Amino acid sequence: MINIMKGTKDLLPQESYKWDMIEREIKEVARLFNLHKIATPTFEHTELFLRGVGDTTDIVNKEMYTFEDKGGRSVTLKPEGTAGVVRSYIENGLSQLPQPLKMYYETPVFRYERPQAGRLREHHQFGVEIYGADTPQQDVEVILIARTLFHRLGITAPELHINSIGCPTCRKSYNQALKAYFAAKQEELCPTCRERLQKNPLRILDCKEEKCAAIAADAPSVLDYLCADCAAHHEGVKNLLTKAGIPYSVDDRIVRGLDYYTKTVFEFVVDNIGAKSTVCGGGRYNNLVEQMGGKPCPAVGFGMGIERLVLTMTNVGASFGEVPSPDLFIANVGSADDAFLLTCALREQGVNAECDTMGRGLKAQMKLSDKLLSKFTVVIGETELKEGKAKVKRMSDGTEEEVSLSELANYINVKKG
RNA sequence: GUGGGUAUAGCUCAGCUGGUUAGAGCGCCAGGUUGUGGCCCUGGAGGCCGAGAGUUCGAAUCUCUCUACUCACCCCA
Repeated sequence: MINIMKGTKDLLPQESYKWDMIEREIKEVARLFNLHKIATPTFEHTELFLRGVGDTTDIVNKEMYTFEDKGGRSVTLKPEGTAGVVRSYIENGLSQLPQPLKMYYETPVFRYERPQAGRLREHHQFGVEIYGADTPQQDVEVILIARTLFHRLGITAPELHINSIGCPTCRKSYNQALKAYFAAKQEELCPTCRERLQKNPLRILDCKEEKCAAIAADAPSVLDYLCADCAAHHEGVKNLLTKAGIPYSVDDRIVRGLDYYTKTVFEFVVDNIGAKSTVCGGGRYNNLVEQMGGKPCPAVGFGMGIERLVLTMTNVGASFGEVPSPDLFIANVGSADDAFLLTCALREQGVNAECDTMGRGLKAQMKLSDKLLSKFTVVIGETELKEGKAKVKRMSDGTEEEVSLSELANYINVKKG
């Protein structure tokens, strides 16, 4: 017996309809917001992620699935969705399409880390990428896309936290302020934070160590160091959110773990999953396209974890829609082939029909029909075949109606509701 | 990478202080006469009791080691 790999999960037939439902809603939201699907490969040159995600991030430093292929190339399974899209945008000249270019993706992503509730080594993300627009409107639209999906999925109260981490210009002065602040208390910081102090002091704000968190609580706020442009943008986003009636809170400690963010960053948080509860995270990354070798192009987007979505929906008792079931079950008495052929014929007429293929007796077939949650059941035997009509039973209340076999398809399509 | 927890049937779990052929509920399959589901009853299939070593006349049960899984931290969706 070979077991499943650590941190991976099977999507089982009893559960898959939940994912189908989420995917339907994703497509509907994409339709409402005019998002077009983009799919990039599951693996890319390692270099893409080194440059795209940022080499001070944990994702790149210790969580990538990197290996050498048979041609000696260094390959990495995508640890997030944005880098590949940026690559594709540049490589395929997508800046020639009408801008802003509004895209979404659904993809598996891979990170080598210790699994826990709501965290896997392979998980799936729904993500949105919008290129070309640098307005607060565009930020708010992206936030609205996520929010709309939450609502359609019955997740009514995700908390929206926003922040701005500025652009390289204002980040420079903020980093200096942070370094100065933390350097004074260097002795009290945890070892990792002492490293962060040199490389990326922003990340100290995110540390959960008690001491570091206490020190970080009084650290200077990014918001006080924004340049005029970034400050105006941040105000614009807040005003528009308010006008749109979207509740939010500003949390100046949000520091996303990917280096590419600029200006707006945001998270949708729920408290149902267990330890961590960010179910959607995103923001603006205005320099990424240029940094990856394209012409400068502003961009915003987010990633949303589908497994976490399912967990959250389950925990808040949201509906996943109807469990798929046959509209009509065709049982037989001593005429299994005829029932089978009738089933096939009905399917050709667009009816979701089912029958027994295990040689069960009539009673067992009825039980099966019941367990499959069939809406109707009909029994086919010698008499029915001869007379060309049969009694169709509605399973919910047991009532029967006589229907001619030639009318069966119509009958079911009309009555199934 | 750090710290805790758990490993017995497909699933949820009983098996007390070591004592013959390892249990229940659910699920699965088949029956409860001749052509009708949900309730009920009967039967069946299905377990190297996570692996290895040790203690013992005897280990699912006690000891040690390993492994897997799980939860939390870091980080992230």
